[in-house]
This record gives sequence, structure tokens and C-alpha cells, in this order.
Amino acid sequence: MTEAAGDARGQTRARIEQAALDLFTLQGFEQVTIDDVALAAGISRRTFFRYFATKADAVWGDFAAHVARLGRLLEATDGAQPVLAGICAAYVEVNDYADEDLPLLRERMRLILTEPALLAHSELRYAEVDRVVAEHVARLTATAPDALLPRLVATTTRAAATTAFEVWLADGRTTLTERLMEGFSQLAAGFPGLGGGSPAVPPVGRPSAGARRHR
Amino acid sequence: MTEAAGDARGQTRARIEQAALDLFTLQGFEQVTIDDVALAAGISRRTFFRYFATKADAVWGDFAAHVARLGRLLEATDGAQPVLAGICAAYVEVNDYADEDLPLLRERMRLILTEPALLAHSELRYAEVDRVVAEHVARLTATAPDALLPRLVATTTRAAATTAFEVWLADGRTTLTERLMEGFSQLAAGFPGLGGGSPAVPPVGRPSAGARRHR
DNA sequence: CTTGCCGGTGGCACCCGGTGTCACTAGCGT
DNA sequence: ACGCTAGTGACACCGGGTGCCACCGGCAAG
Repeated sequence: MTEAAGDARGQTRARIEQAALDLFTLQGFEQVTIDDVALAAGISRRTFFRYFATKADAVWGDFAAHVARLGRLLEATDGAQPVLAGICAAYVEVNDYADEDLPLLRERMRLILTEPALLAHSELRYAEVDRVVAEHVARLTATAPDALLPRLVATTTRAAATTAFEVWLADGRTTLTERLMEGFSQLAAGFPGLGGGSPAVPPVGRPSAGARRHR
Repeated sequence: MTEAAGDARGQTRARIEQAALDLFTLQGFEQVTIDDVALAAGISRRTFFRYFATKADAVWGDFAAHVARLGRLLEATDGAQPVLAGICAAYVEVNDYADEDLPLLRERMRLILTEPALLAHSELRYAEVDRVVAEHVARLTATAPDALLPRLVATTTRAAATTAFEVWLADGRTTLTERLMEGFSQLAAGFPGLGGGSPAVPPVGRPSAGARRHR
């Protein structure tokens, strides 16, 4: 693996990725076959799978790098601020795209959120994110990463982030950063304006035995 | 569609479902082919797809009925209690299984949460749930169902519910209901114990321009 | 220059999930 | 006996994904 070879690989990988993205946005994810992408990228079908494990992976780019960056940002978070604020800041920074990259991001996200096959695949990617965030929370709170609280924080913050993404994408009159922070602040405050202050739901006298009528 | 015919359909459907579940838990989702399931259920491969649109659907049972029931519960929620409390109660009641149904539920959920293909498929199912909850919140708050707040509430509550499911499934020393209510109370309180009271993150002076260095 | 190794590639066969089509059968009313 | 209908099975087909092998280029050693 010489440097030149690595560069060549990176270039063809980029070519495949761009060809795939173009075709997908133009004709729809399902309509485009991998033969189409391979033809457009000037490679063979077999080679496509040497660069991307699945058809969906061609849309996600090097998502693993994003997750790794998020993880590094979280590790570098100082313990002064609240935990949720730190996670919010990390999410914001990871998604702080330069203006010229926004069109590409929009295409990617539109595909991921619109095409059912890609939406399904996304759950697998989000699981990686959740793991990183849960480990971060577990570190700060001295609990196990697979306990309820860390995982709860991880999945709900990620849900908030992706929802912010969706809304931003839909009407696009606001900044992604603004939407993210808006979502996080709502979440951190326990959704004020819905009634029920901080200690609202907590104990609740259990639904007793109640006729278990399910199924 | 006479009554007898409908019954017959229901019976074979149940047979297929059980055969699929048994084989999946025994050998793993990916390892079992649809021919295997068809053979075990005493039908043909083609007939399998007349009962279930996809391989994954055989695991989910009649999930649409669950979603519909959740929707009805939400509609019947009285406006007295806080919104999150109502959603919590609806989730709890939908998932209030009789003891004799718990083993089956565990098998189902273990598969869904463990097998990557099923985990991916789950995102498509959860989208239906989110839609119902978002419409409920939109109704109560007199906002659009596709606005940020309703969707935020829908996705985060659902994330909390599924996480409660996962943790319940993992250690199983507590009730599913308990886990659900624990998760919801944490969420509704904005995760106390992480620092940052209710009005903690909200305004935050924006990350300024900050070198946008992404990509 | 020849030999052998090695990474990237293409071609091929194969598996499997999913779909469209057609022919067959059973039940049922006329 | 006739036709209708619902359910079924068999078959062909498409497309994503994998394993395998053969080829070709560069490159170091002889």
C-alpha cells in the first residue's frame, strides 16, 4: 500500500461515491442498480463492493470518521458545564458544515431520510453514535455504559439531533446549528410548555394491577 | 372471505409466524432462509410472501394493530394531566402484557434488538409510532404535526421507550412497566443529576462564527 | 531479462430475498 | 353442470451481496 496507491484508491472511491449520489438523487435509490453506479464510475460491479460493503454505504461516506470525531470531542469536554450542554456542543460542532458543503449534505440527508431502505440502514449507523455518547455519559456519571441513564441520554439526544436535522431539511429557513440547539434546549428543559414541571411524572402511583388485557 | 376462510387464514398465518420465530431464535435470523420457514410451516415459499411482505415482518406480528391501539389511547387521553404523562401512560398500557405472554415478547424483542437486519427494519416501524404521537402532541398544543416540538416529543419519547425495553430485556430483574416509567420520568425532568437545571442550555450565546472546519 | 510475489481488478457462479405470472384446486351459489 | 372466487404452488425473473479464480500491473531478487 504505497502512498500513490492509497491516493488512487481514495480517488476511485470518491468517484464511485459521487456517481452513486448523483444517480440516486436523480432517479431514486431503489431505481438505480449497482451496475448503473459501476458503469457511471467506470468500474465493475464487483469492484463496487470492494469499496462499499452495501449499496447504502455509498451514501453515508466515511461516517465512522464522524463518529470518531464526535467521540474525541466528547472526551475533550470539560466537566464544568452540564452533561447535556456538552453533548449539545459536540453535536453542533460535528455538524458545523462550511457553506459550500451544505448542498452535498442536504442531498445526502434528503436521501437518508426519504428513501425507506436508507432510513432503515440509518438505525445501524446511529447505534454507533449512541454507543459513543453512552460511554461518555457513563464516564462522567461513574455508571455502567449499558445502564438505563447513559443509554437513555444517548438515544434521546440522538433522536433530538436527527429530528432537528429533519425539520431543518424540510423548511430550510433556519440554520442547522439553530435547530440543533433549539431541540437540545427543549429536551434539557423537559419540554416546558407541555404542562408538568420538573418533578411531574416521577413517582406516579403505578397503574396498579389493572386488567392486563393485551393480546 | 367467509368466516371459515378468514379463520383458516389466521391459523396458517399464526403457524408461519410461530415457525419463523422458532427457527430464528434457534439458528439466527440470517441463517434461516424463507424456504426453511415455509417448509417448517407446511406451505410454499410463494405463500409465505402472501402473508408477510418481508422476512422481517414475520417477527413483528400485527404491529399495525399496536400502533392503532396506541393512537386510540392517546386520543382518549384527558387534557388534565401533562402531555408527557399522557404519552407515558399510553406507552405503558400498550406494553402491559400478561405474564404468560412475556416469554414470547422477550423472544420477539431479543431478535429485533439483536439481529442487525431486524434492528434496521425497526426504524421503519418506529416511524409509524412517531407519526401517531406527533399528531397527538400537535393536537394538544395546536401546532403543525411536522413542526419541531411535536416531532421532538415523539422521537425522544419513543427513544426512551425502546431504551427502557432494551435495558429491561438485558437484565430482566425489573418490570417493563417500571423501566418505562423510570425512563419517562428521567426524560420529563430533563435528566436531573447531570447538572443544569431546567433553564440550563437554552439561549447559550451561539458558538459564534468559529472556524468551520468540517470536511 | 526472467522469476516470483502481491495488490487491485474483472468475470463468473452462486445464494437468497422479493415480485409477477399462470395454472390448478376447492368451495359455493345458480 | 356451470361459472365465480380465494387460496395455493410452481416457475421465471430481478437485484443485492459473496466466494472464487484468473488476469494484469508494479516491484524486488536472482
